[in-house]
Amino acid sequence: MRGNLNLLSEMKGHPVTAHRQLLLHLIRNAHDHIDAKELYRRGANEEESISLSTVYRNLQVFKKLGLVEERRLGQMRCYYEIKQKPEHHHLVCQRCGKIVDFESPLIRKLMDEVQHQHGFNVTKK
Amino acid sequence: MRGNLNLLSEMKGHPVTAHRQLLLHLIRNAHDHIDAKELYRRGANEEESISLSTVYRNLQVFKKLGLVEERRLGQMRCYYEIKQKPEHHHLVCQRCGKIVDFESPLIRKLMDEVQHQHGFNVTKK
DNA sequence: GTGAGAATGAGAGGCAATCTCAATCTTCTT
DNA sequence: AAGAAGATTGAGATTGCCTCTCATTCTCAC
Ligand SMILES: [Mn+2]
Ligand SMILES: [Mn+2]
Ligand SMILES: [Zn+2]
Ligand SMILES: [Zn+2]
Repeated sequence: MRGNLNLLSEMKGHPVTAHRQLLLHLIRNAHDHIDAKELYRRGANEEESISLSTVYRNLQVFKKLGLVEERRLGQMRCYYEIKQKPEHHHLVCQRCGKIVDFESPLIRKLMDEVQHQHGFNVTKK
Repeated sequence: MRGNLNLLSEMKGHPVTAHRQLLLHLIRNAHDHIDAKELYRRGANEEESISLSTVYRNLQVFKKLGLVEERRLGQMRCYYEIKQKPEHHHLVCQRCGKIVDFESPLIRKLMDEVQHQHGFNVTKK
């Protein structure tokens, strides 16, 4: 169930460890935005426990491999989610922290405007 | 020069201390986005030295009074600038950290769209 | 000038994230 | 299938930004 065969090719040369399988499983089954501490908490409930270092380290690896996207939402921590094909952005409630996915054609127009006016290639936010 | 008479009314009941005059002076003369540590460093060069606690505390006060705006740019720290009349946004270079002010009518259209589609009143970013 | 109440400094504390390094695991080579 | 090279892991130390605590000092209305 969790032993994903595709994972081997997705990891592009990086060793496929039990921890990495567990972490990707947890992120894929989160079905929303999840932070490192919560991943650590959920990982601790599984048969293989996991350290916080490993969570942080592998989130960086997944990010680099293009499997996961890091979202710098709210004030303090980063949230993570499986990388989606159509790019999207986020609304964060200042009161309760609720995160809502957001899409609009205006975003692309805005990014084009930034590119033309300032030469910036927009990658975040 | 630094002893600003308007400041008394701007502070709306909060005591006008030498530290607050110095901090507002430093922010106003920075002419760009400045962080707490840099304010502390520049404050230490003046006749009155200043503690990091006082920098952070007063930035919160200035923010609350509407004199200064807090910008959560980059990864780690907040930057501060004098509150501008026409709202603006920012571009941050991922390589060197350079911050560029940015304005566009598309921003307002986007904020309106968010308001209508999701009921969010956009306040940041 | 006095006094009530607010601001300050120095250091402790909080929290997310990174780093260190010895022990363990993966994978490649025989 | 065993061995070896190289990558990963855990635990705890460390960093960086920021807030909190509280005894002392300052501000301002009277
Ligand atoms: Mn999302
Ligand atoms: Mn600005
Ligand atoms: Zn909410
Ligand atoms: Zn740059």
